[in-house]
Amino acid sequence: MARSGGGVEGGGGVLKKGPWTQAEDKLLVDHVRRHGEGNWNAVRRETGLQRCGKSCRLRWANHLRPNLRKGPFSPEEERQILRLHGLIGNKWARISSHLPGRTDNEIKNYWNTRLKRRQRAGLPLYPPDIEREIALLRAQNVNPFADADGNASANGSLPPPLLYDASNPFALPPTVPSPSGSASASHSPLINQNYPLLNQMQGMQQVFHHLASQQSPQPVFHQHHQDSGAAALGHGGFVSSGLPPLPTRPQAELPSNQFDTSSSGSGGGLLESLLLGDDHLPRHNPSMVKVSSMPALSYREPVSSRLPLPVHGAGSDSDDTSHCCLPGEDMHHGATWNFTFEDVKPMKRRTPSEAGISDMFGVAPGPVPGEWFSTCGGSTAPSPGPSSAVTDDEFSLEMQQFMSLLPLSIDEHSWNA
DNA sequence: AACGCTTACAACCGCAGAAAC
DNA sequence: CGTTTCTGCGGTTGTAAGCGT
Repeated sequence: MARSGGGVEGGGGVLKKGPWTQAEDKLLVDHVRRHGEGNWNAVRRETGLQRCGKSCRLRWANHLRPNLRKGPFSPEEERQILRLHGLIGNKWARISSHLPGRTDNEIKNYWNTRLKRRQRAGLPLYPPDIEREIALLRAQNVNPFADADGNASANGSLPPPLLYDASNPFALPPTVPSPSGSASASHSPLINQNYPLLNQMQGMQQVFHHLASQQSPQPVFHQHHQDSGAAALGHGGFVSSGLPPLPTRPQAELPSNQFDTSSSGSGGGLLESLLLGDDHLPRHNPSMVKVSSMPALSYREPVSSRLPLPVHGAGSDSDDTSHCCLPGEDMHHGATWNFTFEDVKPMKRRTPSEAGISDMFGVAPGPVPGEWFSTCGGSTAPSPGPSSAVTDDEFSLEMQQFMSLLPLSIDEHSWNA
């Protein structure tokens, strides 16, 4: 894994490159313990570590900081990655902000590996149910790319990665019939201009309202959802046209796995939150929530292709596939849908330095019981803290319940039209 | 056992935006 | 207000380990 291990000439001598040693890790960890994160270029000055600031930051963010969750992705994490990638594309930092303890680099590596594997196999990237979730949420007329003023951000100029992939066999059809025969007018100029396909889908919103009122005698979301941003979820938990304003704070650059918890819980906007079942209320001490152990995994497999259960997760996502096709079953083409879980391979290798890092913190690899370096230069002021680690499991579950209400019949018509 | 291919992962690079000067 | 420095992000590369032949 080691690179050449050579060095480059830095200001204070030869900067080392290549893999980090335990001694280097310890220097960096000690430095951060004393001074907190940031000012990475000072690390070399103050510790003598022959690494550039960028390298220090990367090492810290990806390997040394507490609350990192190592190991294979759980099925629910994979689904979240798929959802978010379908929604926002290669925005690894934003995606990782929804996966507590996961780094952007980790997700990026996962995706690239998956991408290569699936492309080689000639398989589509997204499972149909994920595409559906994204498409339907988009159809709620929420613009996740709007900035504080509701204008299209730079991201907004990007085409939705999922819905416009003409090569994607699961891409939406050119027309989506609305039950009333006409799509409702959009309230979002951006969506109108840039996402014509979404415009066509907006008529579905009316159906959702109708069906929700019929099918959901009790609210799908907990009270705190209804009280807040998701209050716009209309009767029965569906988003109505009376959407709450999108997060209005300008998007501050946040480190990987750190996200703005003061507004929507992420910088990604309402749709992103909805997609994940996130709410829009500040949570108690959100910046310091610790990663708990991975929920137990219970995954229903097709009998014909039973695979060993992934050993890494366990979970609250037992209903994860309840509202969609089973893995291995392609609802659209009748072909085998080789979805995420078949892709999951057991972790075979461990980072060589992992044991050393664990020793450094005195903890076992994996979810780190959340001790954080709250002292910064001896003060007791809260440090910037670890990357926010908010488990969205319960919200994801609610999101799944929400999606489960979507009638497949209409859904299927929409896709097969 | 040797070889080649694939996978997983760590780390580097270039670029861009924000902050500091 | 221009320049420099710092920081973060996304893309890419290199390599060890696993696996099949």
